[in-house]
Amino acid sequence: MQATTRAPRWMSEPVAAIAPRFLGSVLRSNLGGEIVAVRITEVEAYAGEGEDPGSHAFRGRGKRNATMFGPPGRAYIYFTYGMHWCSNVVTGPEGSASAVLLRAGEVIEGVEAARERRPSARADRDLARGPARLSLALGLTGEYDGCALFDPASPVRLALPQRPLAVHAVTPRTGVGGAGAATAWRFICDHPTVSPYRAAARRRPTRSP
DNA sequence: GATTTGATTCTCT
DNA sequence: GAGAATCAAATCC
Repeated sequence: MQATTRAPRWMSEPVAAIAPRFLGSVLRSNLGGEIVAVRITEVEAYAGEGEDPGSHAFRGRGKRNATMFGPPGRAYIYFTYGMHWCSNVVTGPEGSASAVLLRAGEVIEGVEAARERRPSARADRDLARGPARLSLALGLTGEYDGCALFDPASPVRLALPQRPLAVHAVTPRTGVGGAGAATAWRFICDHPTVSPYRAAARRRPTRSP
């Protein structure tokens, strides 16, 4: 049997339609022999250039989001807030620049290693509860941006579930404001690792004189 | 060239 | 519940 090195065909369908199919998938990193695996329980869909004001790709290709414009099945990992990394799976046909943000999951393998990377996590369910936490628990940084998730030789791999986990709720996306807030593209499972919802934070509500 | 903001998290109150 | 931490890229003039 040939190993699957390419993304399945359905990953080229519209991102909002396929995002729920990532629920229950397992993202596994093998960094220097340390293996951590996370079962995904929360995702968000981000569409491409000109379509989705909440997406990094909305204003076109840039240095940071170049991976989004590549072929599906790659990891798009970006740096934000000066200290955090967030992990996505590129979907859609090459050039469409849509992606699914992996927001939270349950560590099912390598709990010890994940705890070492996330010393501030009080409970195991907090290890990968939130996009930056998930990336940190897996040890993912910009170094792994562009990794082919379906390549057996890749240090970061994604295993798709035979049957996705049931979608418990669909909500607007966390931290996305403006027109992008109108689209309910956040898909969550009924699971304690799902991150708490926060509406788009309004920065500087008071600009004092 | 300077300024602003961000698909966040942690800690303290 | 609020504020700080901290840096790259995008935006504005």
